[in-house]
Amino acid sequence: MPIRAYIRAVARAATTTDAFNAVAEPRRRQILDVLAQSERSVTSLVDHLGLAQPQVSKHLRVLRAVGLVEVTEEGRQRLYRVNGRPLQEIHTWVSQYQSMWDERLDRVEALLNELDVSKGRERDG
Amino acid sequence: MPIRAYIRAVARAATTTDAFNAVAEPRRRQILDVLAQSERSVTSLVDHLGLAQPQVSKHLRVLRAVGLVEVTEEGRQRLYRVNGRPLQEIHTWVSQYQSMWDERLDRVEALLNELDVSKGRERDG
DNA sequence: GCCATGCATGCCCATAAGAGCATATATTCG
DNA sequence: CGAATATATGCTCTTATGGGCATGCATGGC
Repeated sequence: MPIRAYIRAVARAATTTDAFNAVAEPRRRQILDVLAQSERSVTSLVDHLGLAQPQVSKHLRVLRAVGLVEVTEEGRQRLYRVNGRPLQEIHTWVSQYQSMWDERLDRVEALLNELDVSKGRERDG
Repeated sequence: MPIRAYIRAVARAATTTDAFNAVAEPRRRQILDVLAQSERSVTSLVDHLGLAQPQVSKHLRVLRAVGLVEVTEEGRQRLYRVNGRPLQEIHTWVSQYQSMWDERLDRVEALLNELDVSKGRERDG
């Protein structure tokens, strides 16, 4: 009996796996950008984005799954707002490569060190 | 005749669409992390990562497609190296949300403004 | 109670994924 | 030339995606 039977074939990771996968979809980034300005109801998002309501709800579901948005029930509306924290993982990872395109980084970093503004920074390899 | 016939059904965007999609896959981030330390051949990557060679080649293909790695043919080897530039788009987008988790940002920003370091005075040197 | 409004779900479709495995295409060596 | 090494491709299989569209389920107004 091949163990294969138990192995769940994994295609691409689910969009709900983490922030990386969730924000790979441009519409979801767009939704976050809109919500970043102000809390909004689904309908308000629909009007603002010109997408179909079900699509918006589905995208919001994904964003909720990874913690990028939070909801408040307000009567029959649901007010969505952004929680940027899950993006920190992305930021941390990407920042490691920042020196590859931003030459000013070195100067800024030197400055930060000098002024001791960046307390918990670890530059480990 | 419905125009639908021409519409290409788009499921999830291709991994080769942009950096966002390309790095959503953890193995590809891993590959970039390894290559960030030093240029490497495919076989070297395979040994280092413990992945199957075809998989590695395929991931590299995706990374190449979005410009995140570059290749040099060296005999029968191909030496891959990272090009971080395509990550800038991600960094820019994510950074907009940075204040949502990093309180120190305000201080740093104020500092930069005050010292006028972020002006890029010597950028075109 | 009844209907409208606001959202969430369900279903269908076409597509592309990533892993495993086999194989094709160089290139170097004897 | 033939064998071995280094990579890239091809194929199968299973699965999740995102859009379109219909519908389910609350909540609020009258």
